[in-house]
Amino acid sequence: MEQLLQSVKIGINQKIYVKDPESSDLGKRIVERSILMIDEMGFESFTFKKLGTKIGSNESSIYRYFENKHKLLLYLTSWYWGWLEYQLVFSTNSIANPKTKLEKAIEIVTKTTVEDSAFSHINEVLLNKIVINEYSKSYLTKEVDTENKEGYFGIYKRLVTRISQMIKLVDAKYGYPSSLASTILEGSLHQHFLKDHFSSLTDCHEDDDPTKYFLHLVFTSLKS
Amino acid sequence: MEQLLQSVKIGINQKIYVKDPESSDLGKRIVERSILMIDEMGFESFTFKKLGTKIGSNESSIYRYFENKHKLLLYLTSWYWGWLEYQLVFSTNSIANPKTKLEKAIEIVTKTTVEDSAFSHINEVLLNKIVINEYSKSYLTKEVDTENKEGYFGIYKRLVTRISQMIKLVDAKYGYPSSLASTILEGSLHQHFLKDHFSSLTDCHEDDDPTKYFLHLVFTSLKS
DNA sequence: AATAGATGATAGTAATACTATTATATTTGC
DNA sequence: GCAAATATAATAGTATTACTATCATCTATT
Repeated sequence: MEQLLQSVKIGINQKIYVKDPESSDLGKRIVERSILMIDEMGFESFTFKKLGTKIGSNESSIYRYFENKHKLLLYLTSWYWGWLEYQLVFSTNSIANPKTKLEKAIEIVTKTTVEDSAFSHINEVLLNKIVINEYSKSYLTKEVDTENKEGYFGIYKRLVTRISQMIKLVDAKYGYPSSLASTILEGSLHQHFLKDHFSSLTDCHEDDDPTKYFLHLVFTSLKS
Repeated sequence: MEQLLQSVKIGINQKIYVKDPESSDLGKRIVERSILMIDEMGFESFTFKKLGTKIGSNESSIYRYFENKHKLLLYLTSWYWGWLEYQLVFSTNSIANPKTKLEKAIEIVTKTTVEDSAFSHINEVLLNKIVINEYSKSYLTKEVDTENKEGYFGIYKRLVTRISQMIKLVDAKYGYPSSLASTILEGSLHQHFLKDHFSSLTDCHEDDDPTKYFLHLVFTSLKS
């Protein structure tokens, strides 16, 4: 997959950034380092001032790329979902059998992220951890409806819709394809979080357990 | 239920507060008004200073009850889960049949909250909305492991465990009772959120749809 | 009436989340 | 190779937040 991805750029809603961080060296350093820092110190403690110091740049320069840290989080998580979507489409495209296709899709979106060398300045493993720990904060806000209208969650919604479509192909009569698709995505993040912090609240203790859990959950619900 | 609840107090971990807000009039006003304000303006914009102004009290006095607004959120959400747990136990206690019992439990924890007049200063309907919109923020922090050890999430964990036990009684051989229980609780909050803000990502459009969805999900997964 | 305890008022601090302005590099176009 | 445009850096400043500390006052009890 590396070769192919080298020429692929994850397309992110332009309203999320002021200046495209992919367009300059500084922009890439902002993205690269913010991933390391948010993973390390958490989104609340992370500030543009601290980021500026770490990349040997100025706070004011970072504001030329992102209006605020909330927008940066939207950028990072959109990138992640776009990257996942790409893998999903790529890996399932050639599969004709609906059940096999959905199986593969669930596997892709619920598994623990492993290294991907195609995007040199983005650490997908840490980004996956950030999505687990911080994604909810990007939409659990008073501005969610406005931002949704602006299309800030477009990639995520497309991903849910794709999975929902695959569910319908397996069982056209199932009554909750969208709810099930959103449960898989959100629930998977949650199970990974529980695995790391509330192990008594989950049966997922190994990296591949969320996949097994959701495969079982989905295919007992659907009639194929 | 009103009569009985009048003499019941939801027991909350004493480490969450500095002084028990149930012990004074000011304390109750803090709790009462903070629920209205957090619902109205969201947790991020809510501050102790604003709360002080609204209840005609002083910022410094509020700090005598809660160390910070994070602890207040833990208090409010713990209260909610304790209140839900009470309803769950009360309503399922007399049910002998495991399947009927679990059905009732799912109904209780996934339904939209309706008014309860037993706790006069606490608006459970708004508190339910707060839990939907803000609960994740109480544990998606860098301090989660420390706070978990301190027992700050005790009531929630007990609730998940109770549901997990009921699942086991229906199907002792099912491999993911804890994951399924946590999926019901967390997933229900999520479906309610989607219903209000991302309707294209869910099939739950009426108040009782999350209940129907989870009843179907759970009972197709379990062999009874 | 004395006193303990609760609450209120005021002040102060460091950090945050920016905005504005000006200076200095760096790139590019001719 | 130079001027102009653009990008970045430096500095300063603001309102707000999230507190802490101190002291005053009010109230409830012995």
